Amino acid sequence: MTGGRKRAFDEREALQAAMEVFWQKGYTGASLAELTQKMGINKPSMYSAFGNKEELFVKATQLYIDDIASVHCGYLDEPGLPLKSRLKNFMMSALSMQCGSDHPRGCYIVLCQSELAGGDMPAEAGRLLTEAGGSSQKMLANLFRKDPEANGLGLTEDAEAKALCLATTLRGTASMARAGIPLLELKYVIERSLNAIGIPEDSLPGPI
Amino acid sequence: MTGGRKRAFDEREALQAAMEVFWQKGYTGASLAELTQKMGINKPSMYSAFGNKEELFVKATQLYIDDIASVHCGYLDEPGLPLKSRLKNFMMSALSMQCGSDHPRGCYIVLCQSELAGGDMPAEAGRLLTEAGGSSQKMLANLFRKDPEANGLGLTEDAEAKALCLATTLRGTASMARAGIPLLELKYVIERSLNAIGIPEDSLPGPI
DNA sequence: AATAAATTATACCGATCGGTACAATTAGTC
DNA sequence: GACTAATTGTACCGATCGGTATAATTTATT
Repeated sequence: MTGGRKRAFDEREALQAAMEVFWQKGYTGASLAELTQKMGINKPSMYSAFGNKEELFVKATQLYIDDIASVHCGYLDEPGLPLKSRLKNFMMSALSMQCGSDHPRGCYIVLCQSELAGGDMPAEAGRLLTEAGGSSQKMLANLFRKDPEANGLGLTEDAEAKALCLATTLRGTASMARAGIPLLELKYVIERSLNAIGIPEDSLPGPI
Repeated sequence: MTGGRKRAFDEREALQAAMEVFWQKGYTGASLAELTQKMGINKPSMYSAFGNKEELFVKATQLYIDDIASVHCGYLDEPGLPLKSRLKNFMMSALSMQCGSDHPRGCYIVLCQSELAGGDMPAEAGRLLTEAGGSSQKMLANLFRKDPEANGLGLTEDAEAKALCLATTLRGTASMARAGIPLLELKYVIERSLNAIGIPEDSLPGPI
């Protein structure tokens, strides 16, 4: 183990900065000049640490999935809460992120996956986006099929379709949030979309 | 009136081709090389006929609004049909376009407005997208406030919020359609979203 | 102190970006 | 046919794109 000059930047902080640039501009819209500037490093440092633009994007996307998006899914399995509360917490957690003020509005995955259809996205990045884009519906459908409370709420039949309803609502709110619609107005949309698949309104407390 | 060489291309056809490129790639993602190639003309012809890339985009966007999007709104005022049928026809008309196979999937406005938040969009193009992006909610809210049948369906109260529900659903289906979800699955989402604001299911015929 | 390995900063690469100058071509008017 | 006006094709402009070669700087080991 022979030495060498130490890295003057934190890899995770740099990746987080890159994630926010992609979140705001998308893949092709994010230039290396802006990326490296916001990351606080120069291009050779980026290339030695992350490979190239595509690999940087894949790692930034994975960071978004692991550190941001997966938090919402955690609410779905929170022990001790009725299913309808878990569902509302999940939806409101996602919505709160979409409307957050310390990062770009909307959803990273929704934004970048819409770019994917343009055809100018590298292959591996596209696969990751496609998989991530479908994961929330999959998780919800699995919950509707397996959760002990699901049958009582009528969610077991047409589980896939009802999961698609909620996933579609979240894509809609992501687009609306990006367009500037405030959280309070979108909260109403979330509540109605839960009603639409048979979840009644109630006044249960939620952590959001 | 002195003569000159005649234009060898049809301005409307060229603009329609440009619209489809923007529909697939967005504003910054659409290069002049691809635009002029799909339009069947070369760059000087484009610049003399349309001005520059931004003006071309504005005109293409206006063409989309006038020739594609406004068709759906026409269903809202179709005489002789009950309000709930008009609403369903409106929603299904939009969805059918989002899933159409002779043009890019999704919604031109939703795609390009998501680019707007990135900050690399010219000013006038941004204003047009913002206005167009909010028009469907405005039309629906106005309908819910004014239509004679609206009060009987309970749509007069919270008219703005319920209009936002439907507009958000259409943004969600636009994103899902672009990701490849088939029309049949999204039709279920539309029906549920209508239920969510108090429109009951029925078997009324619709032209879609 | 000398050496080797890693990171840094700068300057550059070919390709493509939006946009244009210029000359050849095609038309109507006289 | 001569003249003028408009469109066409080609070739080019400076700027920026993603990516890299090179050399200076910083560290650990000997």
